[in-house]
Amino acid sequence: MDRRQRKTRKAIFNAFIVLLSKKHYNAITVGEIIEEADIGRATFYAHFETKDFLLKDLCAELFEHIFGVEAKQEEVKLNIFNCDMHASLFLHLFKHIKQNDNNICKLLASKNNDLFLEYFKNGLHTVIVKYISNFEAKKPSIVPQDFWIHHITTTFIETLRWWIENEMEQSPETITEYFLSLV
Amino acid sequence: MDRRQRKTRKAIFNAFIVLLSKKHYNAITVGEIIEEADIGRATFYAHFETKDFLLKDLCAELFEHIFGVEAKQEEVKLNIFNCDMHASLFLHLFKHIKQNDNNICKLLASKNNDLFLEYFKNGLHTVIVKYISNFEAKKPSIVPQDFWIHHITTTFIETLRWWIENEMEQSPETITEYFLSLV
DNA sequence: TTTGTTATTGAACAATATGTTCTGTAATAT
DNA sequence: ATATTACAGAACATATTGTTCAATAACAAA
Repeated sequence: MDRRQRKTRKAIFNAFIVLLSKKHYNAITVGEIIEEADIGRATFYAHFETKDFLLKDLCAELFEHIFGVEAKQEEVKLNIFNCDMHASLFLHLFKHIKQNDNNICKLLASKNNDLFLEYFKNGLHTVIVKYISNFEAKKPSIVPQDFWIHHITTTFIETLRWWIENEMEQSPETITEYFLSLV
Repeated sequence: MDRRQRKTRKAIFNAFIVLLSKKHYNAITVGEIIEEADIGRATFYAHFETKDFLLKDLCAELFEHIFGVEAKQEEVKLNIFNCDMHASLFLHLFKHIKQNDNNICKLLASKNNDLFLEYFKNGLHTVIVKYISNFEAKKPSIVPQDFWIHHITTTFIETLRWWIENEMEQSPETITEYFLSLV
């Protein structure tokens, strides 16, 4: 990819995240993104069809970073935590999110972010399906499998939300304990 | 309130719900609401400052109907279900929502509805706080009280969402069983 | 360095949406 | 019956969207 394209794309993503941490997704205009990113109007539309596609692409990058990379690191970590593998996965996710190197928190805390939440749930869902066997034992016998997976996924996200609302006072280890005690 | 005002208000609410079941909240314009409700432009703005306030007022009415009335009926129902009071509360909510007399389902299933979700959570939260003592026994000892309440609230909502996504195939009794087995 | 390609700029543009203001008319309450 | 209030509908200024185009700058490869 052309260096200019990379620069522009990055500038737009950064501007978008800055604005998302200030105001609702709905309230953000393309004009504001352009001004914040300091690029031309036509340039924005050369990169993204609409604001929704911008969010979609931003999520794709973030989640590839989180879930893609995590999945690989997980393979390695298995050697260390092989006694309690699924615990280490979630602990790792919580730690990764706490260090906030890619603005997940801002997006999770922002309003009108359910498009983002949808993408986040999809990524998480894939990971959880991979490790569902570790949760079989705890599943109440009467509930269907997909209901149980849905529950684990949303409980993780809502745990995360609660954590962020509480300014992440608790350690990732504590939050992981909380989360695992629920499912 | 003037009869004309009531009529207009109702027409706007109905039009809004019809549109919400067809397309995303973000994609709905005031112009469309006006056309669907068959009222004048100035009339809309005499009633609602913005689209967001319209949603807010709509939610207030719906939840007053659900949680307000439910809370009172609950007092009565206690006589019938007094052996398992909290179970009857949630069963009652699921039943009420299934009969869909006030379009909660359309709103829960619609996209870009997190403003609605926020109001729904608030209403539900209040009800659950009232009955939290019934869940104390099941609370894992390590988690804080407000975390536990947050979890019950969101689990209810996500159970509801899963149910709606599955076209509500299960009976309210079954869903209540599922829900209670989680918390 | 030179050359052909490609991204960016900035302005201009039509189309659409928002929210306000106004006047005449009709419904309402007492 | 009368004074009050809500409504219709048009006109309006303003803001946002998404497109187009010609000029310019940055790029990759020779």
